[in-house]
Amino acid sequence: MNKKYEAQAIEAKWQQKWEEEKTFKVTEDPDKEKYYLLEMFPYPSGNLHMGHVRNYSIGDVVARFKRMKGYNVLHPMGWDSFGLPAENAAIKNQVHPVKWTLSNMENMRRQLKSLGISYDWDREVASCLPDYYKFTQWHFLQLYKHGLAYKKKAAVNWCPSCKTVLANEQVVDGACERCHSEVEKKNLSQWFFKITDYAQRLLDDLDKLPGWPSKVKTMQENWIGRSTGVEIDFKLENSDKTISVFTTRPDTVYGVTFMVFAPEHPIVEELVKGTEYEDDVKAFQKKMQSLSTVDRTSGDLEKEGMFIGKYVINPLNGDRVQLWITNYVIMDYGTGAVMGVPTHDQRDFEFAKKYGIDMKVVIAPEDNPDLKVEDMAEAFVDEGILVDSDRFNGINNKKAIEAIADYLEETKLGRRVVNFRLRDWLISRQRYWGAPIPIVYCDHCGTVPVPEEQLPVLLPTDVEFTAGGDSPLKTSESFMDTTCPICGGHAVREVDTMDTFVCSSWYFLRYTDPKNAEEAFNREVSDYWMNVDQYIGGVEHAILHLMYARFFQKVFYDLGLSKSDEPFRNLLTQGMVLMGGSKMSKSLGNVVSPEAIIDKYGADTARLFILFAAPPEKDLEWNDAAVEGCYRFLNRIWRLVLANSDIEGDAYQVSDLTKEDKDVRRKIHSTIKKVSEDINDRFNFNTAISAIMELNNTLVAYAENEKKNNALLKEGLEAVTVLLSPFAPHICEELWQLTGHKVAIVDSPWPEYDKDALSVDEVEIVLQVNGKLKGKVMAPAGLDRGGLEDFIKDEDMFKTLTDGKNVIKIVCVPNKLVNIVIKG
RNA sequence: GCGGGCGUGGCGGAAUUGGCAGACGCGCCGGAUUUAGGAUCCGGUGGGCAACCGUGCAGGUUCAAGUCCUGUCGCCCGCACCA
Repeated sequence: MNKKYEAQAIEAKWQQKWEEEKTFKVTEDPDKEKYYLLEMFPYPSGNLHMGHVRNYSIGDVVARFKRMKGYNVLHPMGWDSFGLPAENAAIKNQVHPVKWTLSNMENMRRQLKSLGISYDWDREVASCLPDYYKFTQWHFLQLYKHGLAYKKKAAVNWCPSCKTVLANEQVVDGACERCHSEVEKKNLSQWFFKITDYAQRLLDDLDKLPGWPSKVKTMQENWIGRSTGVEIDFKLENSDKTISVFTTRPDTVYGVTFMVFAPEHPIVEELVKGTEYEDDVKAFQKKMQSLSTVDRTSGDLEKEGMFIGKYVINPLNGDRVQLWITNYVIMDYGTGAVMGVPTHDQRDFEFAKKYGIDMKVVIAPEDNPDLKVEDMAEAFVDEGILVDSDRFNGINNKKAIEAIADYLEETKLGRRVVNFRLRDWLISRQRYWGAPIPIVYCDHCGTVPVPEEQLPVLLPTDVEFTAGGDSPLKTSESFMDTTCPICGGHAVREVDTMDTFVCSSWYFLRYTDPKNAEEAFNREVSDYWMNVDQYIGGVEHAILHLMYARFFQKVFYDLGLSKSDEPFRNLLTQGMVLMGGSKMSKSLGNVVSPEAIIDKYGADTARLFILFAAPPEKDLEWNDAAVEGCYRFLNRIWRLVLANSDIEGDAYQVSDLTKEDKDVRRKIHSTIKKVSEDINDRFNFNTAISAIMELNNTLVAYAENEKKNNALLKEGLEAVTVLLSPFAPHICEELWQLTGHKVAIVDSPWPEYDKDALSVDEVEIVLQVNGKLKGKVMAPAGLDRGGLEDFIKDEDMFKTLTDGKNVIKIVCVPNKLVNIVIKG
């Protein structure tokens, strides 16, 4: 057969067939082992980029492979379709966000289909549609009901450009992670989810996730930031009040010479009220407030502070301790107050030096028991022995941490506590394009949750998109004015919408039961599919999305909605697609459009390149010439298979095969083994593809062989086509059909390798002298150590190499190598 | 500062358990075919004339090290005045 490889025509043909026949539609089937494969759903920005192509190509190889392996594969796709860009587009172009979003979805759906990814499109979800966000709101109500959603006034992160508050996780280096504007602090009343209640479990259960990259687990660990220490109560001088501080170093407590508060600590105002310090303190607070978050939290910031005129008493030694305020203490960690031990903490050291505060050594190095303050150029923070610490003198400081903690608990002067860096999740957004928070404020009854049967709280359409700082929902009278579900009196609606990360924290469960109008997801159905067996996406979601989704899943588990307390069993974080060493971006002008590549070479080439150029978790450099190379490879396969499409021969007897035939047969079966293992165990698609290329090279040569065995060649051609099909599904399906197969490749079983075909009669033995390669010798396969040594001693090459030499030792590794150790 | 990762030809990368370094592909060189170009096919391609030398650098363990250990340099990522 002589036919040109026309990628676009072939791809359109098979994509249409898959769509019409709903090839990838799945339903729960208790008789089949399920496999839930999920790629992170995209934000419908308008166009697919190469990062998407990479993400979904990786997923599709696994999905198609598992399907051929006989699994009941759930492979869904949808849209994370609430969010700011839609609203910005609305302001800029006077298009309603829903219109903008839906048309983007349509375009990207078309682009995804042109890649030939094996999705069950009947399960498509879009988080911006009422049938979805109805349940996002329902989840909010469950959290509210169980005390996990609450409203409080707090200093929150405000992005002046996006005109909304941000969660801590969305602030990167003091700037908005979206638009990179400097984030301001604002005192606002906002809704939070109590993720801190789950801090310990979110931390502990990372151990349940051996299939996650340790990098991601470490990042989450750091973000949760558990630290153990003690809270110590210091009595305020001439008062009944006590002030508690958190410390991880109770062993230094005898060295406390001052105490510092965060400037915004509420007690400060109380302490200085009516004193000579009041005005200065207020000025200092104002100055700190005007600092941006970036400057405020930067480690290089000059330490500043002031004495506020009061003292506390050290509960252990009765020392009188000055009270200060400073810029280096953070209000929302620990108690917002810190004990100052300049000799054994570098920050306190710098602060005390600057302001001339007393210092007192309480830990000395073992080799210098008389350490003097005057000799110190920096704080002594290494291990040492306690001095000047009363009953604890002479104890190693590591042991003293426990001893002093015990003593504090016995005397009720303090207690062991655990602190987390993790803060509650701020979910209010002063924006339109999100799920409305289902809460009303009644003139009489106060904060009232919307009854479940009244969901969804629909987004109104009569809204003005003049971004002002308040939610645009406030401009809709029809939305705002409502009645109280309890008393029927006048009430107004909550005008903030939810952070879009709320929507994406449960979408993987919705896929299991996407059409359910009564429930977010049916327990029985979702239990069949959960957990997600393999989740694939960018590492940029390591903290935000992956932490929030874990939190939600744990809540669902606790509320009896799901059997699982972790959502994603295995996680693969793919690398970025780079061009010229940096991430493809419009501003850098280094974007390669997937559509252009598909138009030029076809989807199979695009997929093949992106999978071949680098292992999935590494960054990938785009290379036009290498794309061309992949296209050439597909053409070579095409020509090879079609050139031999009419060969005769159905079966062969292994005993009839020549040595050369057997080598080809071994190559076929070792390739089946390698490709299967590379896909299934290691996600090493690049080496799987290179193995297929090798097999192709072998078969090209074998096809030219006059004495070839036709049935064997046919076996090889079928193997190469099937093995390549998860990577380049369209061309393989076409070749399969052109070579007379009635059942499509997608419905064919994945091949099993024949163990016997891998066996060899003879092996090449590497001959080394003192570890250096000297030559190679053929030997019978399967010789043990002794047998190999006997065999090699009869070889001429051995005799030449050892002639007249002092042979100390011969190391034999069966089937591999012989190393002759020679001295002198 | 703390935590994690990575350094291999001109390039992307391979070497799965300590056992032939550089698979596969790109690029490059030469040849065939072609009026020419493209496409295709064949051969070559780490360095060195060679002995040999080669996986960031310096040591170590081992019969044998890209792989293990110690130190060091460089790059990337995460967290960071978190008490």
